[in-house]
Amino acid sequence: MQIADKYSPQEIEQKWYDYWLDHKLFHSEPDEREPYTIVIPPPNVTGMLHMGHMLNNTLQDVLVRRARMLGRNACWVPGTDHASIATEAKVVAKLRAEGIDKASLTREEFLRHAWEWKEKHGGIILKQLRKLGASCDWDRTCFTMDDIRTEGVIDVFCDLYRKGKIYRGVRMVHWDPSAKTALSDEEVIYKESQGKLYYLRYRLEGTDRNIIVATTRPETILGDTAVCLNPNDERYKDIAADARVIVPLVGRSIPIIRDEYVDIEFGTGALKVTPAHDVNDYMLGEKFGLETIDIFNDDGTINDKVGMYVGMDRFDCRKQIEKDLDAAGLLEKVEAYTNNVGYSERTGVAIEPKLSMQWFMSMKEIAEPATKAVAEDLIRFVPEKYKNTYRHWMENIKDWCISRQLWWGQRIPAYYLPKGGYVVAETAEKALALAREKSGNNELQLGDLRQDEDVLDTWFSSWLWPISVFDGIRNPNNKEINYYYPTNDLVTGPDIIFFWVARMIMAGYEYRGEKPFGNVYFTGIVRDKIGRKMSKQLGNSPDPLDLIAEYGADGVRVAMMLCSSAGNDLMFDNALCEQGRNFGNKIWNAYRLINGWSIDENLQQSDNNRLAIEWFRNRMNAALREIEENFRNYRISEALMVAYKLFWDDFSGWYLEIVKPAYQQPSDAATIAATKLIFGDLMLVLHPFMPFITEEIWQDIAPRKEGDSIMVAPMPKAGEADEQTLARFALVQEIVSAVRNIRKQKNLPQKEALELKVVKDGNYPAEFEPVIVKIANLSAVTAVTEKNPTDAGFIVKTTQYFVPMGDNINREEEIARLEKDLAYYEGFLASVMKKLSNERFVQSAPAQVVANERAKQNDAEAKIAAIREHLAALK
RNA sequence: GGGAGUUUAGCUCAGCUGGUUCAGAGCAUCUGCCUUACAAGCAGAGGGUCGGGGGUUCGAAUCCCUCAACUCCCACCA
Repeated sequence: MQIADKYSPQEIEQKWYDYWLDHKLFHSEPDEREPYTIVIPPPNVTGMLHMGHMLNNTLQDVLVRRARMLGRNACWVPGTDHASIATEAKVVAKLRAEGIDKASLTREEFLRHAWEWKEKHGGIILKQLRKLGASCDWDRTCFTMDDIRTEGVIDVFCDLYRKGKIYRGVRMVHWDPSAKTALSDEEVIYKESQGKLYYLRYRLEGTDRNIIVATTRPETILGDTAVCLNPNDERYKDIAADARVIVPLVGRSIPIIRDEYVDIEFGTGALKVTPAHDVNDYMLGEKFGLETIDIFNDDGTINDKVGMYVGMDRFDCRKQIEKDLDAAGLLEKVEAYTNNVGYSERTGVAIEPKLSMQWFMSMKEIAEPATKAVAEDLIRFVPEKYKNTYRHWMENIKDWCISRQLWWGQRIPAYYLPKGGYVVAETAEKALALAREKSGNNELQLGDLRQDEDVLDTWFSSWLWPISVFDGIRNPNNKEINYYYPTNDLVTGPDIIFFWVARMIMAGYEYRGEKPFGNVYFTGIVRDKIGRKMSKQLGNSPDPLDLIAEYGADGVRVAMMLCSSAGNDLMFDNALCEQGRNFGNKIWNAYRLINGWSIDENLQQSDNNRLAIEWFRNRMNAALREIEENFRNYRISEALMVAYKLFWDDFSGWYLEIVKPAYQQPSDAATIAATKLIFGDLMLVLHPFMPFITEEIWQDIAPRKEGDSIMVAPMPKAGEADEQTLARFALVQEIVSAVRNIRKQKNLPQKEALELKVVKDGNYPAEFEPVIVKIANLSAVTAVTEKNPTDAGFIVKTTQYFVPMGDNINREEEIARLEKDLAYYEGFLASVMKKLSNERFVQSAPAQVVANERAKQNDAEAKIAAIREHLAALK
């Protein structure tokens, strides 16, 4: 068969993905086998595949494919997240572009648009994952807002409410003026921002005296209801207890209060108090019974409470008020100031602390078993450092604000009664029954009840994911949840350890009494090669699909794996894709080679080939052991590197070179069969990393039936690796390398066969002599006892070797080289002897270490003696 | 303000409880080869006083202290 000498992934990847789908090879059903389960971190339903997803999903696919080949019933459940805020924002923007204002729509109309959008864009990302080769069980695709998941969420809300874990109350929350909703603490990102510190003059009522107050937010003076001083501040000792000041521009008279909360050192030691717009001020307001004046509309513009700057955006207002204060002589000075400002994780706008009625979940109790599980390694974090982060957060956990003032999401199942009060129930009908009971009014109708307008935080559905994907909330005893839960590995980014990982663990213990997963592998952030985070704005993120088109999915997968060690950020570089692609090409060409061999049935297997096969089997066993060990520790990139070197160096570089018949010559049947077997095994080992090319070759290397696949072929297990064989072959490699070196140094043509003389001793790998002859291109190996001064020599271990040079030898050069070697070994010996002559070393070091030093001494002495002899002969 | 992590070759990283020529790998670089599997390749080579300083030890990349740089997380100081 004629095969191209360049591997083209594009031609085969789609073919095999379709084949896998056609034969339902990704699908899993409960059976007697041990399950292996991964639930995908559900990407945003309207999201597009980015490099972070590539990394994350490649890792999951490697784990799942390997588990499948190890005989586990592997199930990787895919799905998407409804991403309340992000999706709603996108839909709102899209409607606005069409000239439709969200406010002009009813809830139902808006949701129709949103679902339409979801149907159109939803799941594109899942389609993209197929290009990567992801072996998800697509029949199980879930959505956090589909019927089953929604019912589960509502059930859980009601259950927690009945358990008294969910409550409603007015609190200061983080308000996103763009999305016009409250956020949880986790959805706020604090960033240092360059701001200004404004010093404002508050006139002390009835005097000419001004109290100077420093603030970063002058616009909030509209809501000032006090000025607070520290009672110990000498500067203000003379001010009367009941003194009042006038709010600049506003003209309102407000009290002066005194509290040690105020830092005397900061600014002027005077703090303006705006209970509606600052968390600390709110607490002061509570303590002193201050009035709360909310000056903002939900969108961050100024409302009409005060009658000034009405309708102006908060930031415009800040600028304007600065001008006005200055004009009125009320601005003492302005300083540059850096402070920490909270921004919305989703919309990026500055958060406004806002007092509002919200739903909360109390977390303290539910966190306890979850904290313990990680502390005791029932759930293992990789890398371990995240245990700390987790523990710290869990031990200081705050109540979770779970209500969002949005429409896209699960609507809170609370129903308000006409005369006040509310009931919580799974359905409107149940709510009605409860409401009648609660109010004692049996005449109440459904229409009299008003359901809460808010929806639940998206994470309130994704925290149930490992359970809900198996319908384990609604049907906690179904066959699937009992079989697949707890899942095995979770692969995700550390950025959502609180949002998601911690909460899933809590939900797991609350609703299954059991952990949701055994191991959590935290990936790093994908950065570009100069260390910048990949982002749309910077435009430094390659489109994963372009990469796949250019390098093949296998190539890109290899690239991702090569640069990813758990928990560390990875510097992604397209050059890695080239390396991945080149590796595919290497595999392809090795296959082309063996594929072209013909069998001569009369040919006996040569010693050469027999030895090579024996050696490679041992070598492979050693590598398999390393790979198993690396997988146990989630060192995926190292596992790949071992497989990479096994294929490239050991198999292609050594094994194939040894067994390769001369051009267009046949080989013996046994060698070809063994080589194909080995090649097949190598494909199995590489399959989790490079699913496509390995399937292509595996299908071709031996007769297969329709429906057979490498995907479900058993992974080779590490057998015994005979150390002796490996050590002897390592000597062969050194000898060959040394001969090649001489060739290079002396400028001898590759094609010219050389003679090799050996002073044979126990360290000469005589059994591999035919291999040495072939690979080093020797005419003969001759046993000698004497050195010829014109030979070029080298030593491997304790054995001396010589290559006759005839007239080629340059005595001066040779002497110089040997003297250099001699100096090195003498230095080495000296350092060994220094250790050995140190009594304390010989006494305190372990026997093994001392024995090793003695062995080094012997080797070095042998080498020195040999070099001296050779030098003497030369001179 | 608190905490965690990182710092080893030009780049990306291994180096487990201190001890095998332990200073490594891959990539990149340099040199020589278009040798009929593969130039997306083959063969060979160079390259690091393991961030700085101090200490413990017979022995330190590895343990301790300290300083520096970078990264991340947490925290309500206007």
